[in-house]
Amino acid sequence: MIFHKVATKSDSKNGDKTATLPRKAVYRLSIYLRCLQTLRDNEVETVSSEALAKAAGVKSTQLRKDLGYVGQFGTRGLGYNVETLSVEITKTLGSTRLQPVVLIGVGNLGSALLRYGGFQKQGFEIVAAFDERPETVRKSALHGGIELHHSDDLEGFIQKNGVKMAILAVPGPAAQEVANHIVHAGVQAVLNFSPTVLQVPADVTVNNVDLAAELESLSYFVR
Amino acid sequence: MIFHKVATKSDSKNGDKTATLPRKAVYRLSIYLRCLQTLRDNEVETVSSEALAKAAGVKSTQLRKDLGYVGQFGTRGLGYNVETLSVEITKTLGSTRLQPVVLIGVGNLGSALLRYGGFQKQGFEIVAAFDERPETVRKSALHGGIELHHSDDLEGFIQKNGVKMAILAVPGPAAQEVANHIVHAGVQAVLNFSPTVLQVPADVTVNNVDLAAELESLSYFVR
DNA sequence: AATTGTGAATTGATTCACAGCT
DNA sequence: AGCTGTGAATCAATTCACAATT
Repeated sequence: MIFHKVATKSDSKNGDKTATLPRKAVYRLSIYLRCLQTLRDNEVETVSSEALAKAAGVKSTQLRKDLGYVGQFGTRGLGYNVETLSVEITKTLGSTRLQPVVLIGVGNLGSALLRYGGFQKQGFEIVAAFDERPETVRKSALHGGIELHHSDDLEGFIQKNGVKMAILAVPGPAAQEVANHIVHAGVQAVLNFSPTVLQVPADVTVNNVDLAAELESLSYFVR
Repeated sequence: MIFHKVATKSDSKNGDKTATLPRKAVYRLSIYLRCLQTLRDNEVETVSSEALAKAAGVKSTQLRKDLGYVGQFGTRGLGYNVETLSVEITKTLGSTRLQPVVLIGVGNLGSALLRYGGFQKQGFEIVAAFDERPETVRKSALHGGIELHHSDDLEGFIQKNGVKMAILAVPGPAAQEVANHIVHAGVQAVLNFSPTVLQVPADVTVNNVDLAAELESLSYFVR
């Protein structure tokens, strides 16, 4: 009934995007998708909102509400077809095609992300990695033929290849400057691991993963 | 006025903890703390809610509301004393002392976290690392004398040392089992990097960092 | 009988607006 | 005059409750 407009607001920059669909719902949809993947692998054909919600760690009403944003694909009394639902969520989240992503900053964290592999499985391809000093990066960090470039080539590469997403794993102080460059070159979405609040135009989305803050806020809960 | 009770609810397990203080506020407080740190380093003595909020990437009213949970330390017409405010937030977030933390799973991601260093700076100390096959872990991953143990020693270590926090960086399928063990041994807070929804008792807090979901949900915003 | 889909109700978080200090 | 502190208002997200469908 409602469609594709994302509410401004959430934990990071998001200046009124393209759709009405709460950012949190977007995030959860991608979790549902992974759960569905597992079900598919196990050749399960249908699943109820109850069961899928359990797997995803949410309430079934929440799941149904979220799916409501995507459309109506359930069969009452029966549940959802795993295949259909996967396809539909994938459509909504955009693209079955592999999204090209660049990784910037191949230090400890960056190189781990390169080897991590989890991204590729989810439909992303890290097409190139950039570092200020590529010569100091250990070869072993590179994987499956990912090219390592000097940061100077960043803007050119992004433009030439129409890259729209970047993972930022540079040290804090460098982050804003890098962000300026890549945004200028056309990047629209940034996954930021540096503990820096990035200033970006309203049409660029940033998701922050602040590891230190995660840990620190957790510590509040231990007695 | 209100104090130290955290609202149940948020993006991960949190079964009615010890305080009333929105989980999101806790998270932001730890960001404010880092901004204050920087100000301290630059020998700034006072800061207004306006300025600090800007640095932290939030609205000044939000900052003031958050600080309201902690207490009243501002001077009207002037702002906050950087030093005092740091101390008070630190108090609320608990402990100036170093929190001991164990890291479980020394694969790509785990070893990067070990070398990352950002945790230590924020008052955490990774006191030991555990892996199923410690012999396969490259020495270079270890740092500053962190001991590497076999996973079998996990429970014993946690109990003996009274460790309350753990970082979980094991492959998805293993995560739940490890979680059971460490919770049994006394861990109360888990930073979970595996893409698994952990089932834990209500008095254990889990923060999930789901890298693939972060990236995937971002991709929704690129056109 | 089971399970979806969704308005209405509720709960929670954010922002406003302004009184009250310094 | 400037800036904090906060109740009230708003806005967003979640959950309830139940009608509709298979």
